[in-house]
Amino acid sequence: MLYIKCIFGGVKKTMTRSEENYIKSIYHLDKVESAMVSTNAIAEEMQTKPSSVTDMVKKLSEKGMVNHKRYKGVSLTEIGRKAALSIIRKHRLWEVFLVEKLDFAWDEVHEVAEQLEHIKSDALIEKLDAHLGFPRVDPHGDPIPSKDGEFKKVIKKLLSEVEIGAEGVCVGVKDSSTPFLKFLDKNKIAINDYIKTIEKEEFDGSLYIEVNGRKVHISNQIASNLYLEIKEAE
Amino acid sequence: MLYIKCIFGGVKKTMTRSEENYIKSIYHLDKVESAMVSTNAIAEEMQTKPSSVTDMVKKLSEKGMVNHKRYKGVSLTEIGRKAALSIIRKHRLWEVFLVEKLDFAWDEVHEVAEQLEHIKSDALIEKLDAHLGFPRVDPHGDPIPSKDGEFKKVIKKLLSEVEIGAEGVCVGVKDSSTPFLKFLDKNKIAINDYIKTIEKEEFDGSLYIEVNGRKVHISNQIASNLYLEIKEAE
DNA sequence: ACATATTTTTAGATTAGTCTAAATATTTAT
DNA sequence: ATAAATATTTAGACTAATCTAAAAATATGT
Repeated sequence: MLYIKCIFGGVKKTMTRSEENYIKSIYHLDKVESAMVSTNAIAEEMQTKPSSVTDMVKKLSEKGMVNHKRYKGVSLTEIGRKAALSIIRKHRLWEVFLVEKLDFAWDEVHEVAEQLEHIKSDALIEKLDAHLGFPRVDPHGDPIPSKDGEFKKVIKKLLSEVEIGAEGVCVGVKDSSTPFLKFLDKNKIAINDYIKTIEKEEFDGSLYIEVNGRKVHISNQIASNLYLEIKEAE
Repeated sequence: MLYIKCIFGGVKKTMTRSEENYIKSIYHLDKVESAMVSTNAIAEEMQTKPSSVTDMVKKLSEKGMVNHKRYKGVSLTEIGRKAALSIIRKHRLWEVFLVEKLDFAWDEVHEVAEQLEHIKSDALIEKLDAHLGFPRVDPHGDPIPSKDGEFKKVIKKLLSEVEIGAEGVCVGVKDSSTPFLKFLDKNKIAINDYIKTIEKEEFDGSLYIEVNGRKVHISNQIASNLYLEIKEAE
């Protein structure tokens, strides 16, 4: 009775690093093709052999993290999904840290974040989240799940397409080429910055905006490569 | 020939987490009693059985990290010592991060730092060091080894005992009781802060100091519980 | 100095995560 | 529908890190 309660209540299972990586892979594959995930696909994603996958899937199934019928593929249980999102949350928060605080380039952070995501400490990740100002998205523009495993539904629009007066958090770039990212860097515009639109120059479509309170003038080309998060009400 | 060069040149051996922990334990034990380190002592420190230690010592010995003669105890080689200091450097830098940036209490950081110290990325640790302003000591006042495995020799004096006009980095506390630490917190005096002595009030020994440019008046009791790093020349 | 106690090592087993090779189930193509 | 191709699982083995129990070396006390 108590046991049942523990499992379905909020008690965390301690997962090994390998288990965590499998769960994460299964989550990502599940997203792409929303059917059952195949053994081979997991093996491919994890860079292991299918037989290793079968073993691990058996283990995860016994732990209640995945559903599995022999020869029929795998899907995450609710517990497994929560676990995956917890790891993804850590990964993405660490990526924000690496880029915003340690000045890594956005395309240099993945490998290190793959290690950092396995650090076990709830206090750490909550304090990190606060330290970073509760960012909505990681440096690639991917949304950061909340503590309890939900994504805030992010509705994003190109800056060039919002009406004047609209404001919101910059949640992504359309063009992720190096020159464009360098431009943003030079002009101190970064993902998760708060942007207000002030005025549009009609004849060339350029925009006067405020980035974290600082006034900036950007061309239409720039504006049409930046995504703004739009609030529900808008 | 090339092989030899590689070993003695700066080529890093990839160490497992367990190997790193053994090397660190041996380093700490070596510090305390500067003779050979015993198998039992390592087992005690690592919370394992002596037979496990024998196995690991054999492995580390083959990798050239420790010297070992059967039944005679263990000592670190130069390579092993460097490896130990590299791990300690990471541990202590992470501790500074946790306390200064994430607001952990100084006595809450050890467990998490034990995990973070094993993250493998040179770029990460150098960028972290810069982000933290190249701290000299960790939140416990222990010195942080440099990148190449040296300690900057820290000569420390109680703030109450330096002559007026002296300045330096606050590198430790004598009293580490909670009330004292709370006091420091409230008065925004922290380890690694830069402190200048301005004037001493003769009749009660209280001190006027500057902490990172901000003027503060502290009693003699406070001054006699804070350590300042004194430059060679002084 | 020698018997006893302690320390260290060896031998053999265990677990997690992986592998290869073989067996079995499912899917696909004719 | 059935043979061939593909996917999945099982069986058995390997490595790293650990353990227990027994053997061997060293240290200690009278």
